[in-house]
Amino acid sequence: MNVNTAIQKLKEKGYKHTKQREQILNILVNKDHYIAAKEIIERIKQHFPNVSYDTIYRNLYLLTNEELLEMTDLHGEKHFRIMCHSKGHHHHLICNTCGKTKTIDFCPMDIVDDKLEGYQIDTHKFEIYGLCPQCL
Amino acid sequence: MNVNTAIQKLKEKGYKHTKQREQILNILVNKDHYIAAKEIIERIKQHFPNVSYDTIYRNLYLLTNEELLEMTDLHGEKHFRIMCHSKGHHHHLICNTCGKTKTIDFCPMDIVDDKLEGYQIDTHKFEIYGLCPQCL
DNA sequence: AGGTTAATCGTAATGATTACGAATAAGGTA
DNA sequence: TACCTTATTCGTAATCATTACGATTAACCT
Repeated sequence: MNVNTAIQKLKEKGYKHTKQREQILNILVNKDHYIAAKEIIERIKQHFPNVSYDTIYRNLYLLTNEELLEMTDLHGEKHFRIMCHSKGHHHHLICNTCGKTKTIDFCPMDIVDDKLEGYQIDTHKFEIYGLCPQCL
Repeated sequence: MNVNTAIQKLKEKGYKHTKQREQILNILVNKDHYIAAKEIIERIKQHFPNVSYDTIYRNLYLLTNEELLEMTDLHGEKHFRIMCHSKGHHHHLICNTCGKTKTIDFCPMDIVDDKLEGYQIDTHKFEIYGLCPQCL
């Protein structure tokens, strides 16, 4: 997934191509790390000093809804990374220090055989936290 | 786990027996639900109108550290429930509406066989979200 | 009953996120 | 190119859960 492809997908849905939105994608593309919203804001401000919180959060959520980004909560703050499409639905091992992710090649929902009758299952979350080789 | 047992455990560690702390336990004991900190505060205020946030959050974290409570983030807010000791380490199916939990009888970490060499694994999170029979 | 120390209260600060009206810019069309 | 429509941004303030801390109080030991 590169920036131009992402922008093309958005255009097909009627979303406009803005410099700020492109810059968010530029920051996240080609990275296998989760990055805090706060850090994304700082990085965007280097290019657009007057960018507003509204713009960044709105775009982060828009891109997440369009499945161009993945979002997760790490120690109470929202973090984002570019969607890795290669393997479809998947889970991550996430480095507590740098946010680097390693894809986990299985989903526990394929194995759960508890009696969940009577419940409606909507979503699930499975994440492993630790330290990556570089941060060790 | 009843309130007296919990208080006894705390006493052995040098923690004092306070009415506010006991009330927090009273609210959570015998419930298989996650309850938001906000709701716990409201309930405590019915008995102690002048209770401070400091007292409640400090106690919730203390009780969590002492493994008398379990804590999780649900839609960005901290929720707590009494620890269910019966099965040791376990995971939950959590109702999005009422916070009711159903214990899941397996842990995905027992099955992960991805090559995680080079990584140090600290913790993990596995939760299923949905609707319980009562809320359906 | 006195002394030590944990615990609470009262209140304010923090900090991430959300909200919104006015202004601007993107993209299509004539 | 000029115009028009609408999404998008900016500027700024509000919200809201959580955290912080000095002064006071209450638990508990002897």
